[in-house]
Amino acid sequence: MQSGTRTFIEEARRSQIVACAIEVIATLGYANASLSRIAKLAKVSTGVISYHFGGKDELIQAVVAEVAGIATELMTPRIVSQATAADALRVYIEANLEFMRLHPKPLLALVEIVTHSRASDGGPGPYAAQHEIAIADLEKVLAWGRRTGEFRDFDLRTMALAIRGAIDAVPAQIAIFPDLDIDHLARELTVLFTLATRK
Amino acid sequence: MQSGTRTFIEEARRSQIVACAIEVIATLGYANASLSRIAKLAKVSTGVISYHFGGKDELIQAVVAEVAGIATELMTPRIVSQATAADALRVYIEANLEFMRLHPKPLLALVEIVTHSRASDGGPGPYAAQHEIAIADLEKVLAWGRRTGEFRDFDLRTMALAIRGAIDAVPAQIAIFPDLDIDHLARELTVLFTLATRK
Amino acid sequence: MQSGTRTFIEEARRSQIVACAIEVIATLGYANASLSRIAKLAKVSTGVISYHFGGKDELIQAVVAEVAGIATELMTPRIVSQATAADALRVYIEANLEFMRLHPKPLLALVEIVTHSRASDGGPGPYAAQHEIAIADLEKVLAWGRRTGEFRDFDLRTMALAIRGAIDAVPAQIAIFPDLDIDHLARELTVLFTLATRK
Amino acid sequence: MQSGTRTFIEEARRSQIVACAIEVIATLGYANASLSRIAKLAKVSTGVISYHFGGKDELIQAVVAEVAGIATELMTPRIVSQATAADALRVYIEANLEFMRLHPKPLLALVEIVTHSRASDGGPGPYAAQHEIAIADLEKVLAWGRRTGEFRDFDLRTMALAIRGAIDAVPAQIAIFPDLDIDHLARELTVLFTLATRK
DNA sequence: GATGAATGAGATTTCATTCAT
DNA sequence: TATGAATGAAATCTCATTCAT
Repeated sequence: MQSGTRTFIEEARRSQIVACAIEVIATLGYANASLSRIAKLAKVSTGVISYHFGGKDELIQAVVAEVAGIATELMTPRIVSQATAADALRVYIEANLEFMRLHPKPLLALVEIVTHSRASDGGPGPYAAQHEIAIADLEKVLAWGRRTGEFRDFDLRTMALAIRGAIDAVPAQIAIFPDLDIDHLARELTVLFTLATRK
Repeated sequence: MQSGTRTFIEEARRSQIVACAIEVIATLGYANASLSRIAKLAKVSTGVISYHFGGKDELIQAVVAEVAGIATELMTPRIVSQATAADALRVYIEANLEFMRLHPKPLLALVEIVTHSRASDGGPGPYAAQHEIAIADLEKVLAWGRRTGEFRDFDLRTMALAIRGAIDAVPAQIAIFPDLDIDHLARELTVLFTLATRK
Repeated sequence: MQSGTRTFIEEARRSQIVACAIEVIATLGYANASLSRIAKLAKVSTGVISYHFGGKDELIQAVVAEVAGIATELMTPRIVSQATAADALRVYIEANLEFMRLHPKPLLALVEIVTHSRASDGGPGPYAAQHEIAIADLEKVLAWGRRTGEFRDFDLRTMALAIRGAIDAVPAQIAIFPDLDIDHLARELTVLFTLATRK
Repeated sequence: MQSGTRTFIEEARRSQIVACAIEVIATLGYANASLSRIAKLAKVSTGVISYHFGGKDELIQAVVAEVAGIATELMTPRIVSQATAADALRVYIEANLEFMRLHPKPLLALVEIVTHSRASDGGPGPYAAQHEIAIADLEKVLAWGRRTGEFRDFDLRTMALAIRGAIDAVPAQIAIFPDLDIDHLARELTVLFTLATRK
């Protein structure tokens, strides 16, 4: 169903449910996020979720789209407005971690979903694509720096995996140590990957 | 029960079941790894698993112990025998990725377990400790380099998280792209973190 | 959940399931009363029971509450309206046995639950409290007679245990000998305990 | 298999297992007394129990026979050696409670079995016969007193049920209140039933 | 649109029993 | 005789989904 075809109420319900799904996934983990628990938090019957989303897969997909959308929206402008690729990479890392600091749950939920989801036959799972998109976006920044000669001659994909790997490890740390100093982490990571990428 | 008190047959069965558990977890993912599927692969009834391991938790614990044991055994000597911390770090990364290349499934299973385990109330889960151990081990190598003056003045834990984050991202990539050139990946990562850590 | 917050249909289902649980427990015994059998008699799936009661414990608790409630409601007014404690004791026994004659299964189920419940570590079990309540209620009647001087100087608790022991032995007899003359039994027991308690 | 055809070792094993079964039943309750737990306490494999007893039913039967045998052996002489039926009844109660005080577990186990056992179709269960025997034995004492004119004109079976019901309620009380003053209980019960039976 | 009710599958665990050694 | 290993059934519980109202 296209977004344009939905009524205002329909959209409101969807948003509410997605928000509760984020809360539950971030709090209890992807494996413990059943429709019952999400419905209970939303003070809604489980049937509503199936009604609005067709099924759990679609709800999760909506969560991914929502969070990725917000994240992209918030972060992309800051990144692409930088004058140099090195600045863009630095801001990429800072923006990701700032987002975690400001809205830890959406990003924690997103990482939970993206890293945990697997099809029942073991295949990549329906949300692996999102991860691939994130990697690809990051590769673009790195390719920019390579093109301009700011960055040394590294493998784009490997570097992108390492950067995302480091960033994606953070939410789990936050879950364990809620008082984690994220700004400190951001500074350390920017220095780390600046040194790792510069010529 | 101590290992010494177990029969030869008991040990054989346990090993077989652990091997099947690794296979299933690596292939289908932690969330899809039910006792039924593990038992089916092992061509035994599910009761056998409870008989030999008491329960699922203990089986998973056995998998963790097995793989972590092998990995430590194979990697630690190579790492500690290095003359410099920089070499040790390089070998740490190389050894991890070589292990993935030689035995992709055990390490994929281990990473699945360690990163996915969460208590039903959302708490850290019983295997988070293993991750903490891995981080701590890595911190020791980094601390060594800091002590000898080989490494620059970075935050030990952040650097350890980044390195493990990058390494832990690899199994998922292998699952999606089985033909991944792991040696290439290893070379890139060693260069990356050498530049990131050196003075 | 308060009774008032439940739907009419919800209440009907609960009542039906409780009734089936009583039937099964009374007919097959507490140990043989599985959710499957109760569900089968109710012609619903086992999940329905968990849905309405959360779990087996809660269902059993509901049975206890239901039967104890009915029994108390039917018997207490008759007992307390007596002029003397001796009459009250006589009516206590008569009312209990009449209840057994009119509704043998609920009381048989109650006695099965109350006398058979044990925690898995051998502890008193969650329904032992109900037995204690029954004993305490009986002790009150006995204390009344002691206060008024109608009764001799016996130990309250021992007498209460003996009376309840005698009454609680009846359902099992009914199960074995369905044609048991309960009125005859009631007359004999009232005489017995009248002689045992009077001054 | 007749007792006479069993070897000494065979008998020793059976006794040991029966003793452990008593311990487990008395401690954990009939419902929680699995062969595994009995075997574990006996430091023996579960197969041994099936080997020596054919199955669980036969083991329980052996427990019943053993305890009932001991109890009868210890109590019957004391009872029948009394000069009057009133004394015999008094000694019957005293002997039962003294047995509980000296060897609480065997009798607790016996009562657990006799009162809890039910066939899977809800029928009387294979050990109800033992209860019937106990009732019948008690009826003989009561009949004696009726014959001699010591006792009033009560219904034999009802009185027997009441007495056994009172006695059988004691083990459960001991389980809940281990410090119960059994001698006190015995004195109270003998007075109670003396008054209830005398002319 | 929304709800509560119900289903049926699947998960883990425990149990009595059997069997090869 | 005895053991440890294995089975298969049964039990409880949870889940995603469907459906009548």
